[in-house]
Amino acid sequence: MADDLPKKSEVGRPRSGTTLRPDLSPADQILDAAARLFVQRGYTATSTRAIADEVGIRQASLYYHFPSKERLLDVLLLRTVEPSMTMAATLAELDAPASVRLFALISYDVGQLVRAPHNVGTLYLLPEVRAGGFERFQDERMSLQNVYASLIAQVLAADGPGAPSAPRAHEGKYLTEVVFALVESVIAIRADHPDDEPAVLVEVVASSCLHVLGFDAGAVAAITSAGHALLDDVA
Amino acid sequence: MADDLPKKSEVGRPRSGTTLRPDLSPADQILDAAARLFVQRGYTATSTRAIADEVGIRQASLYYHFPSKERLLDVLLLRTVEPSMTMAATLAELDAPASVRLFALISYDVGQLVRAPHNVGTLYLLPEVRAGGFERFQDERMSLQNVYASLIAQVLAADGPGAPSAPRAHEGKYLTEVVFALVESVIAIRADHPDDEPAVLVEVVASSCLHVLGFDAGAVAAITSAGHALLDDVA
DNA sequence: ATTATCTATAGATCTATAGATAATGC
DNA sequence: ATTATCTATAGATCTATAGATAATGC
Repeated sequence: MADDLPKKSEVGRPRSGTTLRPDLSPADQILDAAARLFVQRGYTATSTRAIADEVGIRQASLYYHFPSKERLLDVLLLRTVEPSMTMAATLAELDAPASVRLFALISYDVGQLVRAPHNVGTLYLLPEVRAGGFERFQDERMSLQNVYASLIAQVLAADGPGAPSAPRAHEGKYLTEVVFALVESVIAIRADHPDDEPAVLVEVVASSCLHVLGFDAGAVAAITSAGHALLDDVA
Repeated sequence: MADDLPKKSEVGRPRSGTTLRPDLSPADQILDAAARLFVQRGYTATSTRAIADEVGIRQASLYYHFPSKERLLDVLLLRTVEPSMTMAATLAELDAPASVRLFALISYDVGQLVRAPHNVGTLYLLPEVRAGGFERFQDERMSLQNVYASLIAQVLAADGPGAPSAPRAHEGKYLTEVVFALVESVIAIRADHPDDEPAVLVEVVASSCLHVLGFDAGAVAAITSAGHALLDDVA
């Protein structure tokens, strides 16, 4: 019977409720429900009881898998930022032009954010996250921002066809902030427009970033196609 | 004694704590404290007791001024979006080119967001706000988004010197979303970089929006200076 | 008399811990 | 024996209401 669903080994006392996602481990079922609720209602407004109800277990049973509600959010944050960090590290090593590596990183990050289940990028914006704790996540996100800053500095320093003109260069720090914010703004866009085409959104946001940096239409086209090639190489 | 501070009329039973902002009415003192705490910790994570402590009154005394905690947030949201709506209505009537009116509206909105006390724009991003209730605010914000959509449609339809090229026009809906998101992204930028110069941030974001729409450096310069003139006129 | 506060508290949460129990696996 | 759940509950909240009280103003 190779067609059978993966046999759910029934170790432990049976659950009181129905298991909606038997394909996931109990810990992942909890993370999945927590992600959905944290995004929808917020962190503090989501009770451990609400999470447990979604999973089909009793409130106290969560604590067999996680030591605290805070740790749940911590794991979700780290899982979300980690792939972008890996890609940033990879692209930082390559010898393609900075503009092309930047475009590739932006496309990858926006793609991650726009395709992530439950729009978990929203978690970045929770006041409880910005307020304190979650140092590991904050450090990772800061590192990512630094990669952006470095790539953008290289882009603004280089001059090539259709490259940024001098007058805007002294605003480099602000341009970096705007580009990074533009990347993360897809979180808000997706929240407002859940039916947007991911691929189109990625393309529009990534090319918008290049326009913001001062590239003209021709340069954007060239960087875009080189960037896609680079991403295909890496993958 | 014309130099005296405005005499604080001491009607009602005296407070148990110290009044930090005697210049404000009790209701405004409460709104100010609530704004600061809602932004810093989030809505659900802020207790009515914490707000009362900041104001210097007892928790129950809040309810003499506001019927519920929810109503506090509702008032803050409406106060924050209202000035932008007024400006949008004003600019929609004028006969300046759409690109100039759009630039003026963006500059005004970004200026509001970046100079608002306690970065109250952050309240737009609270999950509790997006989740439900606060219909009046949601409607206002949607109307504002529609003004942006209309202006941007006009910009993309018009052709002039340095105007957007045809190939990007079919992405109009997405460009509108990106521009609107870029405007509101100053909320996140300000949260990450509290010491940024407001004037520079406004200028960088507003011109970035024009670049996103496809204007070249020359066109951006022209629109920017006309936009500033228009704003001076209106004010 | 009116106003703006106070004290006290009901009733509904919410997180986390302690200890019991119902499965499987050896 | 081990695992993953369950039941029960302690202790700490939190929002909102009821009714008392200490000022000013007429």
